[in-house]
Amino acid sequence: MKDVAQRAGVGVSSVSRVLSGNPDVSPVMRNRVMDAVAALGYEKDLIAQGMRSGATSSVGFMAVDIANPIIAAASAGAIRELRNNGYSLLISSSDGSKELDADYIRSFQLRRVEGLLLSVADEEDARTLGALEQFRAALVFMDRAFPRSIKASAVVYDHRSGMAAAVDHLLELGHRKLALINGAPRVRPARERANAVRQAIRRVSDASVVVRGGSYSASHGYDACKLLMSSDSPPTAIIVGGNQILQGVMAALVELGLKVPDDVSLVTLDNVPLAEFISPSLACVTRDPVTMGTLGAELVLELIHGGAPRTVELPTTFVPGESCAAPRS
Amino acid sequence: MKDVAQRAGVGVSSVSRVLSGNPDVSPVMRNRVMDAVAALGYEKDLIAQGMRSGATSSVGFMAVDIANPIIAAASAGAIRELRNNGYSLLISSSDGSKELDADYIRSFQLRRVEGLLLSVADEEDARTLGALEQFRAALVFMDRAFPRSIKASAVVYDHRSGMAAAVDHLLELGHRKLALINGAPRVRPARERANAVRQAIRRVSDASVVVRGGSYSASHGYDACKLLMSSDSPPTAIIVGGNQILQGVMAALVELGLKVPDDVSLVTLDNVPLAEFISPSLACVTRDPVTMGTLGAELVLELIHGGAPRTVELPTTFVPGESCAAPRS
DNA sequence: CTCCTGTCTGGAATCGTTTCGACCAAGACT
DNA sequence: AGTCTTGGTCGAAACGATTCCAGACAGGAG
Repeated sequence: MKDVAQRAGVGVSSVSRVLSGNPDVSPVMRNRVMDAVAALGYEKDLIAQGMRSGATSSVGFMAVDIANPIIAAASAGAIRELRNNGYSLLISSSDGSKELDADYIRSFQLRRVEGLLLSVADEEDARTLGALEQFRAALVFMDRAFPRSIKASAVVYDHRSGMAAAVDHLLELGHRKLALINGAPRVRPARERANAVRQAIRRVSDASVVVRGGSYSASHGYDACKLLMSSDSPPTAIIVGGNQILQGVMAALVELGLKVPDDVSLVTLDNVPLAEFISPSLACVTRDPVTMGTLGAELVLELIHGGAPRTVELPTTFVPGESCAAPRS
Repeated sequence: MKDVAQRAGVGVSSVSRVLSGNPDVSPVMRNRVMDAVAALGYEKDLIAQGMRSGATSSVGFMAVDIANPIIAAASAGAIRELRNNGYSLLISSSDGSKELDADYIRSFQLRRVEGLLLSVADEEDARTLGALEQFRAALVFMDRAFPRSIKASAVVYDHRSGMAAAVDHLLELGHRKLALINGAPRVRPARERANAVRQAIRRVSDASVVVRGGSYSASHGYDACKLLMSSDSPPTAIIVGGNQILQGVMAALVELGLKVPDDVSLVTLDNVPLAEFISPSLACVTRDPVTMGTLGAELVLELIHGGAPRTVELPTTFVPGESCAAPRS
């Protein structure tokens, strides 16, 4: 910048004014500076800019597992939206560790991000909450609940309606004993799904559901499924609360020699690619993950520009499939 | 930092020395500084640090589509490895646009990343190459070829061996007319696969293969498959060069009423989750994407610490499946 | 002709670190 | 006793931008 000023024969402050679009600058000055900039191929140093003005033009993104298709799609949406607004994305993945969650929140702070898109591993972890209380930048939660003391926007899914539709469908087919193999109960989506299923089942007096919480992992799905299906009165339909869990459930069913939907009906979550070629086709509750990312990015930009925090809800929908049939009488 | 110095009654430079582990510091000084740091809850400002020392402790990551499972897995691997070394990851996605590729490379430069993990959309694009020539930081390509004038490390897959094994398998089953529905030819993996298939087919004199290049998209898969299968002498086996392409191919086969493997054998790329439950099970050429990320991160750290550029090759392996059978006589 | 107003402009301070050179006291050597 | 080293410390200059403040200059009014 000093070089530009020298070449143009003007002061550095004038160069800065021209480049930041300050109106107090004469046309002749603007031209001389622009010529020098072009001649030297000068470009602003964003680090120095962030140093002085505090605006780093960057936001953070953290979720449990960036390789999860839902999260990956959301991050892609966020990247696109932020890029269109001149922001960069610092990304990280907690691998399900709440310690890393807390560490990363602090680390984002040290990097002076202007905002943070967040999907923590454990909503109730004290260290995480402490780090969030101290966090001084725009905060947007992705499908997570958080105490009112934390001022933040959020984009959440309406898991209840999708789940309710799934349960209704199963009830109408004649199922009376359902099971939900659920993810980690210390995050919003798992809680919402469990509540929705418990509530929907009350519509029919002799229907019941057993909820098996655990983790978003194949091994949890495998164990829970084996346990459920080998009990005295096994469920006739299983709702699977995650695509990782589904892997384990499918493996367990194969091992047990149980056929879908003849022996047990299945509803899963989040359409997987090529699912339409799996036979029987899997009924599932779907949502649009990309929108979660773009919307999250919009909300964080809104906060950065001084807007008030708000929460936006996205729909989930139940898609029927061949994996659901009437139970064997 | 000034506050810490004041509270400890020492100079700011001493605080800096203590905090950066400089050995020229007495134990008593160290203790006083540490106490003050603890009392004030002080933490280093990484922006200012980067400003002064030029070391931003950040590296960039750019690929064509961050939501692609292969890329997402690689990024997860890179994040983990870099985190363990105190680095953060700036991520972006070119959405297949070479213009964005070039822009982003420059933008990473402005942010003063210390390194860049890169998988460009078009290896031959002039603007991209220009941006790379000017790029002044550690550069690691992910499964891309690049001119020798660019000093960079790379992690690449040995697509040839996996593809050769797949072709051998099909030849042994008796197939003589193969097709490869390939991705964009202006990137390394597509070129390598095409070459490997062409070379492997020569083993049997009366065997032939037709290669259909295009893009990594479902629509390309759909179009190419329809065209191939409705020709005078359609192939008896198709090798599919990407998971997006596979979607289109499958859809086309269903529409044409063709059964796998009865009417046509199929080999695909990169096992998809739940693939084991697709019937018939899909034969495929697989690779380990997470290792590409971790290895890429290791290579970039190596370069940052002054190491010499080098290229590492990762294996691909052919996994047989029910989707391959002898051709109908 | 002087004074004032308003528009541009350049210098200098600032952001929070690191690092260089200077300094000083104390012990080791001639 | 005087000088040299050594270990420890400090102040100040840098990194590259932004912004406040004061000065310059032109033009209009009295």
